[in-house]
Amino acid sequence: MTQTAHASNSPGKQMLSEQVYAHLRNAIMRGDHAPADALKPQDLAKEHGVSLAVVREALVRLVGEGLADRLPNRGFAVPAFSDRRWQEIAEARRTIEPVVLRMSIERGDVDWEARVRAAHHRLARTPAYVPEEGEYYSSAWSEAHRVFHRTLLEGCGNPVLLETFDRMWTASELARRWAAQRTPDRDALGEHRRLEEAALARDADTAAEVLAQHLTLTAAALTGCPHQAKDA
Amino acid sequence: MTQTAHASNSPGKQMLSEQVYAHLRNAIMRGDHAPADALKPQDLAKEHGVSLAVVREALVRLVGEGLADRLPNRGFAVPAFSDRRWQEIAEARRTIEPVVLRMSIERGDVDWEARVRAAHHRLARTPAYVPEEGEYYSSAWSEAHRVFHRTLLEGCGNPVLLETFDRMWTASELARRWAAQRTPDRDALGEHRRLEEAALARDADTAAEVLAQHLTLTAAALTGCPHQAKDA
DNA sequence: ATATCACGAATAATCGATTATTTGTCCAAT
DNA sequence: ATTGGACAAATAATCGATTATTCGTGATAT
Repeated sequence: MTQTAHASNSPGKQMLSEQVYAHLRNAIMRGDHAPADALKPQDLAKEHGVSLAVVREALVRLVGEGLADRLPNRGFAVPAFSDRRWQEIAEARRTIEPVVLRMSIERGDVDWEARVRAAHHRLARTPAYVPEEGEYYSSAWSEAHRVFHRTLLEGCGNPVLLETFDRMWTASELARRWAAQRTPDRDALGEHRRLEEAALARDADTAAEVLAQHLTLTAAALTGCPHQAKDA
Repeated sequence: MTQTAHASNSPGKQMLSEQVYAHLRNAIMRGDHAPADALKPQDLAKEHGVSLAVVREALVRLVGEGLADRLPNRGFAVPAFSDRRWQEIAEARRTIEPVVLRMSIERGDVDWEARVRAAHHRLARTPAYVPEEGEYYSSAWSEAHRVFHRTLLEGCGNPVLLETFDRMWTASELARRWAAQRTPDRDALGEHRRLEEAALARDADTAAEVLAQHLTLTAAALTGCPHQAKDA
């Protein structure tokens, strides 16, 4: 089939490995594969109608991002997060994000303020659950949630710090996917609103405090859940 | 030549891609390739006596680590750090590392103290420059330097935070490789000693302050140097 | 009955060759 | 002289097949 895999749309001129990478990434984040499941290049190659090389490249990239494990000579697998691992990620976020938030609040300009408002508005108006998408957060809400948190930090103006946030967020969401049950007793709405208010009021102390609290609650909500694997 | 590339030693039973990856990584960090130089899979494959696939895998991993750039359909290249990029990395380190150091000082146990002492001893006794290795820091000193800084933070006990440190250190060293001239007017010895003392005295405030200062001086020493590329 | 080893299927890792894209060059047209 | 376009390398991306390793199975020896 060579290169002609873009049967339908017009701009579809991407590297195959990129497409497969994006697809696999979504699948893993969405939980299509169970933790510790093997990711067999052959099967994936067949599914996507591509050669081993492109699947392999996608998998190697995933490993670099922490979205797949590599067992030398034994292939690739979906990472099996332990409870400990999850706590470590949460702690790292609690350690770093409040500091970056302070920097963001100190430096953010009017454009940043506007984007924070916009992101919060979208988040507040997006339903966290929809019946069609199973028992988990809707993908629209998850994305709005990510964008809100990221936007809050973007005022810092430092891409390196934002990359760090991105990495930790990804790890966090992956762990959450296999841990989080609905926790209806959680006032996420209110927490986000207070976060927005403090940020826009340039109240760095309060904002950092609320964020730390927010992350602590998130961590607490996810301990001792099913699907947990033993530590490596 | 198939697999039989391990002609000499006994345990040498690693994936080819791993070997090539390690080799390439060292070469880039050592500055064997100039910034923005193309990393041509074909040439590299010939040099290492392997196929394109393994070189490609190594390059993809490097890209994930920020040690190579990828230009879609135009191959791989050594990253060309701009002055701005360097400043961003330095700022990120100043933002994060003091916080982690505080955590480390609060939590580190006796074993950690011992390892800090050992790491500092090794660093202090390793010559920063040797005539044989050109005008740059000796590789032994660079490694001792990394180990000292990392050991200082390892008391925090959080692998996620340490991974973050590792990433930033790598980026930092790569940028430094192309920026740093010898700065003989820099009292690195003294700074490291004060860092060790404050850490072992469990004086988190002083230690964090000294570290921030240390990183600020490092950043200042590297601005406006040659080899700089324009911003992307 | 249990442990050990040979064998074979499954799959990981690598290779050599093919297809696509970019890039440089030469020539014609303005 | 400069712009635009056809061609021809060079090289990136992908493929299909080959080699190597692991893992399960069953025969054999204790």
